[in-house]
Parts: sequence; C-alpha cells; structure tokens
Amino acid sequence: MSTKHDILEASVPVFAEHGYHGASVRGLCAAAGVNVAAINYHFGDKASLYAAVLTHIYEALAPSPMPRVDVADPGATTLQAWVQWYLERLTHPKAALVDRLAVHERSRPTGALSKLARESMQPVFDGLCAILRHAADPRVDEDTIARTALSVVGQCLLYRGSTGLLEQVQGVPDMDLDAVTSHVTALTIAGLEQAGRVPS
Amino acid sequence: MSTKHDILEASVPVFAEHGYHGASVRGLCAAAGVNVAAINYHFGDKASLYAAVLTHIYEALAPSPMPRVDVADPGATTLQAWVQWYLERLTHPKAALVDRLAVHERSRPTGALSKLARESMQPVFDGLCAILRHAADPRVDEDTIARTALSVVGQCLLYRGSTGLLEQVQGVPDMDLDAVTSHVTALTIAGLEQAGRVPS
DNA sequence: CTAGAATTCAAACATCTGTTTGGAACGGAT
DNA sequence: ATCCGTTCCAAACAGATGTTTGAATTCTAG
Repeated sequence: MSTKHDILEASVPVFAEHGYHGASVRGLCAAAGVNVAAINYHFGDKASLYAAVLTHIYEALAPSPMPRVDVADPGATTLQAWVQWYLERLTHPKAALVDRLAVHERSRPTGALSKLARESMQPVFDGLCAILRHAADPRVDEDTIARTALSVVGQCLLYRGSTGLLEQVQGVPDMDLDAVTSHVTALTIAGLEQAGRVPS
Repeated sequence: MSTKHDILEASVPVFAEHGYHGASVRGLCAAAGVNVAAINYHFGDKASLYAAVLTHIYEALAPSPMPRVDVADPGATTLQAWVQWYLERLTHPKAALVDRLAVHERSRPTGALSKLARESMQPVFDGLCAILRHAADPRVDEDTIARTALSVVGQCLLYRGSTGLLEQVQGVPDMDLDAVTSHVTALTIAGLEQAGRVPS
C-alpha cells in the first residue's frame, strides 16, 4: 500500500533532475527501493507515473496569494510586493522542481506539463498588468503597459535558479532577493513615469 | 570525402530539434543519407560528432561586431544600438539553432556547449556594462550598473524565439523589433537617471 | 593495369530501454 | 488450516541504442 506512495515521492527529484526521458524506470525504482515491475503494476506505465508525479507536485505547491491592486496604496508599493512575491515563487524549492521540469519539457516535450504551465501563467501576467495600469499615468497606452509587464517578468526570470546562466559570468553582483526586488521595482517605476511624461 | 561534410551539415537541424540524447545515430545517418557506421568511422563516436557540429555552427555564425562605447555619442544612442544588435543576434536563424541546443543542454548537459556559451557571454556582458557606465551618472555605483545590465539582458531574452513562453499568453503586444528596442532602451535610461538622482 | 590504402556497407555486437511473465510471498476472511 | 485476492520479485522479453567487425567496394598512386 505504501509502495505506490513511495514511488511517487521518490520519483519527484529524479524526474526533476533528469527529465522524463532521462529518468529510467530502473533508476526510479532503485530510488524508491522497489522492484522494477512495481511502476508498471501500480501505475500502468512510465508515462502515467509521470502524470501522477506532476499533479502530485502541483497539489503540494500550495501557492501564496498573488498581490493584487489596492486603490489605497501607491502603485510602487503594490508593484514591489508583486515582484517580491514572484521572485520568491520562482526560487521556492517546490516551484524550482516545476521549473526544472519545465526546462526538460522545453527540450523534449511530453505535453503533460505545458497545459499546467499555460493555465498558471495567464493570471500572473494579467495581475501584473493590472498593477502596472494602476501605477502608471492614465496616458500610458496598453501596449506599453503590456511591454513593461514583459520587462518585469523578463528581469525576474533571469534570477531564477535553474538557468545556470548567471553563474558563468563574472562581475555579477550578489543575487540578494531584496536588492533585486528594489532594483526591478525602481527601474520599472522610473520607466513608467518616463512613459507618462512622453506618451508614444 | 564529402560524406564527412554531409554528416556535419545534416546533423545540425537534427541535433537542434532533438538534442544530443534525443538524436539517434541511425536517425542522423538517415538524415545524411549515409551508412550507420559512417559517424564512428569519420568522427570516432557520437559525442565527437556533436562537438564538431557545435564548432561548425559557431564558425558559420559570423557575428556582426558588438556596438561599443563612443565618448562622442550620448549614452542612450549607444545603448539603443546595443539592444538592437543583441535582439537581432538572438533572433538570427543561426543563433536560434544555438539557442535551441542550449535549451537541450540545460535539460541534459553534455558540457560541450557550456564552454562555448561561457566564452561568448562574458564579453557581451562586459560590453553592456561599459555602455551603461558611460550612459549613467558617475554617482551610480557598479552594482547598480551590473544589475541594470542583467535587467537589459533579461528583457531581451524574453523576446527570443525559442522559449515558447509568450505564445501561450494572451494580451501580449506585437513583438516588433524596433518597438521592443525603443521600449527596453527607454525603460533602462529612465531607471539609470532615477538611480543617478537617488544614489543607493 | 595493378597494388595498396581509404572508404562504404550489411550484419552482428553488447548494453540499455520499458514492459511482461509466472510463480512466490503475504494478509485477511471463512 | 485453508482459501483467495493482493502484492512482490527474479527472470526474461522485444525493441532501440551506440559501436564494432570483416568483407566488399571505391579511390589513388606507381
């Protein structure tokens, strides 16, 4: 009865590290300490186990609520809270697992993950646009709002752990979360103010 | 004599699509129209072929020179030129191949690509930092310069073709290269000016 | 034209993959 | 104690993988 759960738990880090194709059934079973036939017995086949692992991760994620527009607060405050929330989300251990799986999925897609990613990405983008809309001058057009939202997301994504990009470049300052949050917020607010003064 | 070159040429799109582990020796040979043993005969093994393909791509890339600091120009002009150069580089077809390979490498690293990426990334980062240093107020410290450089790179990377991220989100404006260039440049300059007024 | 090197090729190799098999071990109910 | 369904496991399966082999072919120089 517990072996099925054991397999599920032990498969998470293995899939996260090696991806679906890189993880072998024998390796997964060895990590769980069960027989090679256990996966096929309890889950049917490897693909079904993978799907079960994905939903298992998402259920355990328990996301903290995304900061939303509050008309009482100044725009910069809400934006700062959003950036911090998003960076924490990206560097969260559980989210890091999803993120690593997404990297593998981008290489050799199984389709099982992209659906989940799509559904969880749209509300994040929409929420950020609403915050920027509230923080910006009314004269700033929607395209600039959307583009600025992409700028914010692009900056944040560079700091997530699994890219391995920043570690290879010298001269990069510390990735302190507060410092990054302040920097991204300040840069974005300054850009929005500039866009409000000179509407395109 | 030409079969070796044929294999090299035919392997590029196959590796780009499926990655090192996803591409099979038989599939590569079929794409090149040669016998299964040809790869081992001409390159030794699959890994050596992969390394040869990587250098082959990089040699054929023929990069346009990166814009550098010109004390005569205002900082924003040089930055705009740099952003445009970088975005064009990221959306260049040949660079897209490298980019796709990088996606696979991030999933299951072979190490053959990371060396090349590291060597070609550092001068880009350093050049951008020099441009920002020239464009910014002298009171802006080096950490802010470096962080702003990462912000620029992060924004640009979001727009490259192979991520597949933007296609899944609704409400994203057109990815016109000039519009993106102007937006990123304006946002960055505004942020630098703000940092110059309020030194951290 | 011919000897020798270089190249091609079908076949087989060893190893790894996901999956299946048939029986052994277990546990609860009659 | 016996039965029966569940669970486990060593072994084997068919297929794909990268690589090797040895003979056949092509090319090249003398």
